[in-house]
Amino acid sequence: MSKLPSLKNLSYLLALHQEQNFNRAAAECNVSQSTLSSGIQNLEEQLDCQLIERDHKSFLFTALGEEVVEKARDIISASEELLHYAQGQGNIMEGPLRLGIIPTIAPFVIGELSKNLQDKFPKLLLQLSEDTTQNLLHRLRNGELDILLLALPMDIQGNQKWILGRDPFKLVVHKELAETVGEPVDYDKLPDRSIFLLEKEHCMTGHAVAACQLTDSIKMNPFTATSLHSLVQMADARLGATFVPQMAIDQGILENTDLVSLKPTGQEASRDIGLVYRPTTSRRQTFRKIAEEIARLLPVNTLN
Amino acid sequence: MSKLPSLKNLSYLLALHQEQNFNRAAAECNVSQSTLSSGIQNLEEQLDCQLIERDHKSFLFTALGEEVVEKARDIISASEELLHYAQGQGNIMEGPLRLGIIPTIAPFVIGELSKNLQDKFPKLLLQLSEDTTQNLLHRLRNGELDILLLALPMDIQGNQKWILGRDPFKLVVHKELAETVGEPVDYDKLPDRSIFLLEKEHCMTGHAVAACQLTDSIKMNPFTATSLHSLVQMADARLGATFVPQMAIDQGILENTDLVSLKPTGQEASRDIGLVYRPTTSRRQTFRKIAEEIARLLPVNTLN
DNA sequence: TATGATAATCGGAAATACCAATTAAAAACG
DNA sequence: CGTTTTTAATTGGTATTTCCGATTATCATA
Repeated sequence: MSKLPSLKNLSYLLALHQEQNFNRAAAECNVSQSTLSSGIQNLEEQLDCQLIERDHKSFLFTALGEEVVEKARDIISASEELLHYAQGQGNIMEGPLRLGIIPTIAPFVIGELSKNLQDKFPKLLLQLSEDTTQNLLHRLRNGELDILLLALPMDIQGNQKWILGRDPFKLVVHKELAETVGEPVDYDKLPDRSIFLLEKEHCMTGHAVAACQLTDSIKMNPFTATSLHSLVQMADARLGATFVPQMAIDQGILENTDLVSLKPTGQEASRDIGLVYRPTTSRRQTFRKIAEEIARLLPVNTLN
Repeated sequence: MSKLPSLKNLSYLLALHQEQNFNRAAAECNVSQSTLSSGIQNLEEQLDCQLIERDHKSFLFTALGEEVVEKARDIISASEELLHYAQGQGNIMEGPLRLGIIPTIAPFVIGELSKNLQDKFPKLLLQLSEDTTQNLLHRLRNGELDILLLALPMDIQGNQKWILGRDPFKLVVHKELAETVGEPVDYDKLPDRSIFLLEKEHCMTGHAVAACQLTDSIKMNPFTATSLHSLVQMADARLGATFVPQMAIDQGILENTDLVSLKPTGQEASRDIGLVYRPTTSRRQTFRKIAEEIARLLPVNTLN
């Protein structure tokens, strides 16, 4: 049996993949460039394959190299987890937990969530990161994040998920418009171009349109906002209507406005809220406890 | 950040856990006893925790030590998989695959299966192992096996599974008894103690009794056989009736006998056949292809 | 053509991994 | 009760590995 690759060399490979430059990667690993260089060569020898194509100045990861990087990432993070686990004397709710959340969920759960986690698991070090679904998924693959709180359905690319609950959508309009629109909402009663939505990077746009049966209609305004709070402000200024998730309303996003929320068309006009993690993780138990904490904060808890 | 534990030391720990003796573990690892001893101490220092309790002669793994062993196993096998994967130039259907199968499935699929796998994936090195469900699950945890082909439902202890298909049960009786029993079978028409089953280590016993609605009745004979082939011989000698899975009949287990197979009582009198693997595996893709191959051989294929 | 950036190579120094031998302690044996 | 055996830890010395700084080779570009 040939010798196993060393974790050190695997971590050199990861750094090189991230930095795409031997000098920077070496600095990242706190070793000299020559050390990293020979570490990579060493690795290629042990694995008996070419990981990077060198063209006498720069280099490129081979297809196989890319795949080895993927697997190496899992191994390195499993080792880091083992280290933390042991150093924390086996307490699974200890040490850093890097949680990514999309912007249409984050502001409505992180306050309560971090308070609750702080109380129950004081040694847990929650590190939050707010970003779009696509970026979060990328960072999950990278090993930069441990778990993601996303809105579903969504292509989660080979990762695994738990559905924690449901979050109904509401149509929010100025109170003076409420009567003309009716409930459940009749979109025909709204003026053309009077529905404002978020930029299409935000998955909520698609989810709301689909769940509320608002097939790409003339009712939508081509202007797109970058945050729910902007949308609410626009609606309050009588520029039009918009969709807002229940969890935002529960958090008081409509307070101090003249807006009312109406039940939109559609049987189950809602998005699912799910927790997404790498299939290769060894921290399912930890994540499960986090899942339970988050589920309790959702408008409709459907976990298990 | 403290330094990651070395794979070498982790493998020392695994060997020690397996052998429960420093000398034998050292021999296993091809190093001296002193090397292994200091390797373990080194590891404890790095992880900053006690992995084994020493009582001046023997030792005992601490609870934390046992858990570290579990995690270390995942890391070591992921590393071995990376090594094989790279050395095989990224061919996921290459190298050793250790498959465990229960005795009431094995003889009826391994012939066809190994032929098909040999044809499609000539570089795959299939290593079969026949054992009871409980032993197989234990060996899966150990890292001694990669995947298991089991009959379900069954407690698979934190592992993951795919249901590949269904395997109906048939009641097998001597042809001279067939008419009196009728179809679907009326157990009351059978003499007391005339149904023979396997030893209770075999999960098929429980599955057949449950699926065929034969609640622990006086019809069962207290003698238990150790193989399906014995049961068939007993039935053929007119000692009584027995349950046989469809896959065994398809393979001709009733040829050259005077037995006939009858549909037993029970809507869906069948067992599920499933493939079970560790949740932390990094070889899902490989296993999936194996799953597809096996599913094609089953009486009823329900994979996806 | 010079300059700068890059990755590979080389030689020596530092760290480490390893072994054989020994020690220490307890268990097994006569 | 003393001797032998078994077991893990310790020690000291050697071999190996790892790492760095300096140098080289190659290319882009100024």
